[in-house]
Amino acid sequence: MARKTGSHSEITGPRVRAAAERLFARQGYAAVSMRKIAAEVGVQAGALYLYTKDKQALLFDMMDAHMVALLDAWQELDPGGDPMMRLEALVRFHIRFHMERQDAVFIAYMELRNLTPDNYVAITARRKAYEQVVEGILSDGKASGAFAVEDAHLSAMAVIAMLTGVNTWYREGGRLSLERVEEIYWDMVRKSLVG
Amino acid sequence: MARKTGSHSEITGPRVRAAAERLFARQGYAAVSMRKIAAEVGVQAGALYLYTKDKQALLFDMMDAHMVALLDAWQELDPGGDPMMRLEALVRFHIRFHMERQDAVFIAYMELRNLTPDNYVAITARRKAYEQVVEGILSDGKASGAFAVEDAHLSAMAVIAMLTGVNTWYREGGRLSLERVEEIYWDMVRKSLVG
DNA sequence: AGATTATCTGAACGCGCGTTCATTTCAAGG
DNA sequence: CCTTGAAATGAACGCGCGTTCAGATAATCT
Repeated sequence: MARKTGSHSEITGPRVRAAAERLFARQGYAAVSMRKIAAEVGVQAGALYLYTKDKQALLFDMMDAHMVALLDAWQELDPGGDPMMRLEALVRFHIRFHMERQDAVFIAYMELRNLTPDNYVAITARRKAYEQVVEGILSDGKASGAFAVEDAHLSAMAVIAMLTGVNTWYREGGRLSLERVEEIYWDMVRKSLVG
Repeated sequence: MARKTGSHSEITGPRVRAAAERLFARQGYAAVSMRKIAAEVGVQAGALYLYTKDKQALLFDMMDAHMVALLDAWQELDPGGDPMMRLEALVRFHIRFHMERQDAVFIAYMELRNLTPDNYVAITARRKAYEQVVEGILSDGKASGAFAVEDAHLSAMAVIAMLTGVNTWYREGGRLSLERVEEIYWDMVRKSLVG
C-alpha cells in the first residue's frame, strides 16, 4: 500500500486516515503518537510518512475532508425553494449525516485548537460556510414571514448546537430510533422558529 | 504561597489552578506541560507539587469544582413551583453562569477523555445530576400540561446543548447584549416546548 | 531470472515530558 | 542574631515524542 511514486501523496492514505481518525476521536490529537497510529495500521512509525507529510497534515486532511463532504452532501440534497421545507430537509440531513460520522464530527469540534494558524483559518472558513447555509434559510424564512426569527445568525447557531448535540447522547439501540429522534428534533426546531 | 505543612493540600492552590485553567482551555490538557503551568505562575515545575498531587489532580479538581459550583448555584436560585417559571429561571441562569466561566466550561466538555476512569465516573455523575435537574422540570411541565414534550430526556439534552452552544459564538461587545441573547434563547426554548 | 521500483524496517537524532528530591533561599519569631 | 520551617530551586531519572534515512524486503514487469 502507498502512493504511486516520487513525492508524498496529496491525499492521506485511507487506511492511515481511518486509524488516525479512530484514535484522535478517542484519545485526542495531542495524546496520540505517530507510533500508536502506526501500530493501529500494523506498520512501523516511519512508514506513515509515505502517506502523509506529517502529523498535522493528518489532522488537517481529515477535518477538511469532513467539512467538504458536509457541504457537498447538503448541496446535493438541498431542495431549494420554500424555507420551511428546506429547513426540514436540513434538520433531518444534519442529524443523519452527523450520526454516521461520529468520530469525524468529534474531531472537527474538539481539535480546532491543534491546527496551525493557516489550517485553522481554512477549517473555520468551511464552518462559516455551513453556518451561512443555515442562516440563509432562516433569513429567507424571516423575509417570507414563515419564521418569527429576531436574529437569523443567533437562531442559526442555536439550531446547529441543538442538532449537533444529538451526537453527545444518542446511542444506537437505545430507547428511541434515529427516525424518531429526527422527528422530535424537527418538531422542536420548527416550533422554536414559528410565531 | 503554599499549603500549611506536612502533606499536600486537598485543594489546589488558587493561583496554580487559575493558570492551569487558562492553559488547559486554550491548548488542551495533553498539550500543556507542568513546566508551562509553572512558567505561567512564575515558578519552577517542581514547586507545583507543593499545591497539587499531580497533573491529573489539577484537571479533576477544577472540573469537579466547576460542576459542584454549577449545581450549588442552581440550588440556591431554583424558585421551585411552576415549571414554566422554573425553566425560564434555569435558561437565564444557565446562559449567565456558563458565559462567566468560559474556560471552565470548555474544559468540562473537552477534557472528559483525559480523566482517569475513576475521575471520569465522578464527573459524569455530576453532569447527570444537572441533566436530571432540567429533565425534572420538563417532566413536571409535561405532567401539568404546561409543556408538549414527547420525551423529557431528549428535550432536556436538546435544551442544554442549545444553551451551552452560546459559549461557542457569543463574544462580549458584539451585536447583541447578553440580556438580549438571554431573552431570545428563552423565547426559542419556550416555543419549542409548548404546543 | 534479473532488474526495477514500491514498500517498509529499525535505528537514530535531539528534545521535552511528569515527577522526585537534596539543597538553597527567605521571612518571621524568639 | 540565630533558629525554624515554609517556599522554591534546579538537576536528575527514564521515557516517549516527531521525524529522517540508509538499508532490507517484497512485488511487478521484461
